Amino acid sequence: MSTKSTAERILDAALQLVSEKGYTAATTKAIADLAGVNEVTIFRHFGNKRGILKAIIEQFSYFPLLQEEINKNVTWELETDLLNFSVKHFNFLMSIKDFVMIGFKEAMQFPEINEEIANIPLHIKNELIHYLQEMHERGKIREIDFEAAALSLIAVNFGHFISRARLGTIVSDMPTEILLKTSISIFSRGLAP
Amino acid sequence: MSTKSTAERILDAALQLVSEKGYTAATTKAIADLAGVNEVTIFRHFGNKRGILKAIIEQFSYFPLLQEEINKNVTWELETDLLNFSVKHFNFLMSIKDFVMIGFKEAMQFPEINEEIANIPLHIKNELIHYLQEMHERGKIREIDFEAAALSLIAVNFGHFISRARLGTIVSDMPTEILLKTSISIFSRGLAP
DNA sequence: CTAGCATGTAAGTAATTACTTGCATGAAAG
DNA sequence: CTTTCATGCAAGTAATTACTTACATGCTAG
Repeated sequence: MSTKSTAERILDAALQLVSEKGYTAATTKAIADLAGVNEVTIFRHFGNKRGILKAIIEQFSYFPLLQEEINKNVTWELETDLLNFSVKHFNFLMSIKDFVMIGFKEAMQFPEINEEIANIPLHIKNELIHYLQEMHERGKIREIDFEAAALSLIAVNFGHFISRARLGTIVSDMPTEILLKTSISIFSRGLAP
Repeated sequence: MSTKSTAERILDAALQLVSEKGYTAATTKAIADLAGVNEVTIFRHFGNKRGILKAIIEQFSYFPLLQEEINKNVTWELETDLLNFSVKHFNFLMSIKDFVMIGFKEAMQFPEINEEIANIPLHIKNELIHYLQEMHERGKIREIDFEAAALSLIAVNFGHFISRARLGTIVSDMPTEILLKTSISIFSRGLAP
């Protein structure tokens, strides 16, 4: 027996199926079967099918951003800090992978998802800009467009994440750690004065 | 009147609708309406609904990769070449944006799409590795893991592409040119000896 | 023990969807 | 002019889907 509540099991099943097949193709019957509950139970809990997705979106909108986590452990040593951020960012994206995938598939039917997902890079961008500015003032990085630099770093991490999450090792079987490490090595050297 | 053939109009409509809503939610009736043809015409041309997607996939599998284009205009001046590549790569992705989006949504139902899409970074990676090796031999870049470096560059471009294609200017309204230029500035400086 | 609450079961309904068939029409080609 | 071919139109079908209603069952709290 699962220790999770009925509602949780339904949400888990829906998250999985919708992220795999998309909202329309994930039928309420299939969700009920995977959750191990009767189909009517879904409607008693969430009213209608959209209600399931709304609950999932709410669940993730309270998801703790990695924001605070990033600011911890700042050493003001460029490569160390950036690698630390990069690994955390990557792992964070992996932890909400299914939700990100739903975001890709259901942006039209559920615009709220897109907003929720867009918030992530937006917040991270601002944190990074702050960090880079401070580092510049400390004379540790050269004069550069901080926003563009922040966006670049986010883009690398996101690119690696998508590649791994969607294509696995087809493009490269290189361990993620080495990939991130090399990326950050290049990136931090590119920022150095 | 459109100058395109009936089959082409159907494929265009299907590409648009499936990339927006996903395969299941894009009904044959909606595709027919958008294409301005009768629903039966779809089945006469493509047999069944899957036939439409198969035709779309075939269409894109003959799509000229940007591979040859990249090798043109090589100046063996690092930043110039990488920026040139980056812009071409980005524009290429934008030109097949709808197809990429379908790839994200229908990987489960149509595994062929994923293979087709994975081929793109795979080919580009090999081209880039070659270029970086040659540049290393010419003493223009430092000793580094060339595969990881190539993957990093591809990841940045892909990240920027996804950000623009999916989120528009929500994350940043910075012009794409400046974004790419700064990214390449950092990246090429990070590779320099 | 009992009252309430969550869930299962059974049955059904209205709408939608992919797909078929038969026939009419109009344009192009021989 | 006539045949052929692509398409439109009308009607229908079997399956699926989201969702409802009514009733039975079992667990838990008072």
